[in-house]
Amino acid sequence: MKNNLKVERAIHNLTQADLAERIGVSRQSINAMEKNKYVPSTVLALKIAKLFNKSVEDIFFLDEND
Amino acid sequence: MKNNLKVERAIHNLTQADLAERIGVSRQSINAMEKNKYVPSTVLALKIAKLFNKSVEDIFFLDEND
DNA sequence: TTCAAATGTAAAACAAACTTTACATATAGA
DNA sequence: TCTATATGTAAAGTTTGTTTTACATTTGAA
Repeated sequence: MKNNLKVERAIHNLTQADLAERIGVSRQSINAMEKNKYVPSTVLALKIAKLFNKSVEDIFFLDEND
Repeated sequence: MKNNLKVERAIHNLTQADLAERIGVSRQSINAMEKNKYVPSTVLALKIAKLFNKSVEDIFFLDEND
């Protein structure tokens, strides 16, 4: 799975730490998500999408590995 | 988090085992999701939404615990 | 009522998410 | 250049997702 997190953060002018705080996870979790180190839970995806006023599908994408 | 899985399965006339096979997880995982025993990964949510031609938000909902 | 299919559930094991701490590197502004 | 802020990364530990096996219960159709 891939994602748009870095772009969305840029649009909203948020640091990784800002985003982490807003959705209630550690900064390292955000960093790892952006670097595709792991797949977040659906709760996190929903919270992030909500924060950015987009759908989950606008931010997270299935790829050939999925 | 809550979900609509049971309804969507009914609409598409799929058993838990059918759905499990379609998205590549065990039947117990589907059952546990429906019973809100755990939160699936974003990959699973995306796959399920895609299968049902809906958005993740149409099927999975944040609740007061999130 | 009987039988098969579907669902619920549970325990053990393993994999993956996520946290905490800690440090290194990059970047930009004073 | 110096410093503060942001990002990358790593190891160890905890929690949670997910599988496998196995069995009990429900449901519906013959």
